[in-house]
Amino acid sequence: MSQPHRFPTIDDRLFLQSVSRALDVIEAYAASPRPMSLGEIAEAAGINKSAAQRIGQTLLSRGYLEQTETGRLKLGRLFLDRSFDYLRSNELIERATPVLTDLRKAAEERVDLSLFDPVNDSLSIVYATRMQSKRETFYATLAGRRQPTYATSGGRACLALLPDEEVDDILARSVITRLTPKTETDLETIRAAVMQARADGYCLGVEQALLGEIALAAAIRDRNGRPIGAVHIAGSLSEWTEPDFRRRFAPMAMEAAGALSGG
Amino acid sequence: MSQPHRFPTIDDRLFLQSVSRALDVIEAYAASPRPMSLGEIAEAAGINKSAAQRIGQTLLSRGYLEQTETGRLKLGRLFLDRSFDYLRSNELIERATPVLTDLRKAAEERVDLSLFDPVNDSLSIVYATRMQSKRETFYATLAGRRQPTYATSGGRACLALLPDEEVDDILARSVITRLTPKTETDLETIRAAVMQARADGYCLGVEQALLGEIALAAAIRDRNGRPIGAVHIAGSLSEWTEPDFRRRFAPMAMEAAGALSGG
DNA sequence: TCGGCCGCATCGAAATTCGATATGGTCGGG
DNA sequence: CCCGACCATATCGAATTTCGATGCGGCCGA
Repeated sequence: MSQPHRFPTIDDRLFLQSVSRALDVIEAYAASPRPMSLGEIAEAAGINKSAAQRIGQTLLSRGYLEQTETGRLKLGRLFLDRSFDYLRSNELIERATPVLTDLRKAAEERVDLSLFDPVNDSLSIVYATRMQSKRETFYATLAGRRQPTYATSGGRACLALLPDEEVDDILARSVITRLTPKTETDLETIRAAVMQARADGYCLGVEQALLGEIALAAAIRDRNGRPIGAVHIAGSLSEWTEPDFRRRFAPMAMEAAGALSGG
Repeated sequence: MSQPHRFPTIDDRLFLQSVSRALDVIEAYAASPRPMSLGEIAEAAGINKSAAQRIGQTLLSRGYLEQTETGRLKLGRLFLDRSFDYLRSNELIERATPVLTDLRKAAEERVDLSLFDPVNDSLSIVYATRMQSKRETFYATLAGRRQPTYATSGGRACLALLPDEEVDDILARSVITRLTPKTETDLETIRAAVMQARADGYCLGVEQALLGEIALAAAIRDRNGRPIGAVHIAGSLSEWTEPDFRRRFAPMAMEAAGALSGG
C-alpha cells in the first residue's frame, strides 16, 4: 500500500490507484520480460485478476502491451517511443552527444554516458547512450541498463564528489553482489577506491562489472558540484595494460566530463 | 473519447479512464519534450487541471515524471528502464543482435534493425537497434525513432512482401511529406520502388530520409511470410556509388534478413 | 498594485473502478 | 474419453475512488 520511501511521498488524496497499478503491471515485466497470462500478471504485479484484465485491456488498446497468438500479453513497442522522447528531453544527453562522438573518435574505444540516479536512492546508475568501438560485440544496446553504483567506475566517480557521510550511507544501503569473480565486495576496499577517485578526478575499474573489460570514468557535475552522471571509456584487457589505459584515457575522460559539467 | 481505430477496440466496461489519461500525459511529451507546468500538461493532454495534478503527482511519485527546480514536470528516466525491458523481451531483437553484430563487422558500415508496425496501421517503422560504423556521427541513439514506411528502404522492403491492395491502402493512408529535398513524393514512383524491391528481394534508397545517406534494406518475414521488420545497411554517398553499394551489400542484407526470418 | 499563472489543497457528488463470479474454450493427463 | 486446471472474456451490484469546481497563498511581469 505505502510507496517505497525512495520517491517523494504525496498526498493520498491525489494518488490514482489505478494508474499506480498499471505501472505495477508494466514493471512486472522487469523481473521477467516474457509474455504473461492475465493470471500471471495479476500475481506478478500483486493485483487481482479483474484488475489485471482491465489494466491489460487498457494498455493493450493503447499499444503499451501487445498480444501474442495465444492471447498472452507482452510489452509493446510504444515503450521505445517513450524512451526516445526521454532521451530527446534530457538536457544533459542532448548536450553530451556531440562531445561523446568526438571523444569516441579520438579514443577509438567504446564510450558511454551514464546518469547518476538520486531518485533511485543513488544505488544504481543508468546507462543512457553508448558509442560502440570498432569491434565491440557485447551489447549493442544498453540504454536503460542499470548497474550498481558501487561496482562501476562511473558510479564511483560520482560517489567521489559526495561528502563522506553520503558515500558511507549509499554504500551501507547497497546490496553487494558479485557481478564478476573480480567484483570487489569489501566495503572498505570500495570506499578506498572512491577516495582514490576523489584524489585523481577519475575512477578506473578492472573487470568490476564485466570480465575482460577495463573501464575508466569521470563524473559530470551540475552547477552546484553535485554529480549527475559520468563519461565512461571502456576497452579490452587483451589490448591494454592498466597503466597504459590510465595514462591515455584519464585526461580525455576528465576533459569531456568537465566540458559537460556546470550546465 | 473514442479511441483511434488503429488499436483493438475493447469493451468500454473494461476501459480505465484514469490510466488512459495518464498515458495521454506522457504522450503529450512526444510533441514537445520540454518540462511542462500542470496547466500546460492539462492543455497538451486534453484534460482538466485537476486531473493533470493527480496524474502528475502519481507519475512523479513513481519516477515516470521528474521535477525541475521550478516545479515543472518532465519525463523521468524510468522510461529508459521500460524500453530496456522491451528490447530484452522482443524475441526478434534478441535473435537479431548477434547476426547484426556479424553483419556490421563484415560490412563495416552502419547497420540498423527496424520493426514494421502493424499496430500503427503500418504507416511507420520503428528503429530498434543501431550498430554504428566507424565514423558515424549522425545519431548516436535512435531506438524509438520512427520514420514513415513509404520513405525508408526498410519500410519499402516490408511493403514489397504485402499484396498489392495492402500496399496501395497503406500508401493511400500515408501523409507524404518531404524528409529531404530528395524524398520521393509521387505515389506512383514510390509504388514502383516497392515493386522493384519485390523483384529484387531488397530495397535501395538514396537520400530518402537523410541527405548524403545511401541505404539498403531487406525485409524479415514471420513464418507466414508477413514482414515483421528489416535489416538496414547505410553508408555515405561520399564513399559509395549506388551500383557499388548495391553490389556489395544487397547480398549481405538479404542473407541476414533471411537468417532472421521464419521464427 | 494589479492580473495572471503557478503549485498545492479541499471537498461533496457520483461516475468510475472494483472484485466476486460466471461462461465457454483449450490443453494435458489419467 | 472425461476430468481438472487454466485460459480469455464477460457481467454486475456495491462503493471506493476518482472527478472537477473551487480556494489559497506565492511569484512574476506589467
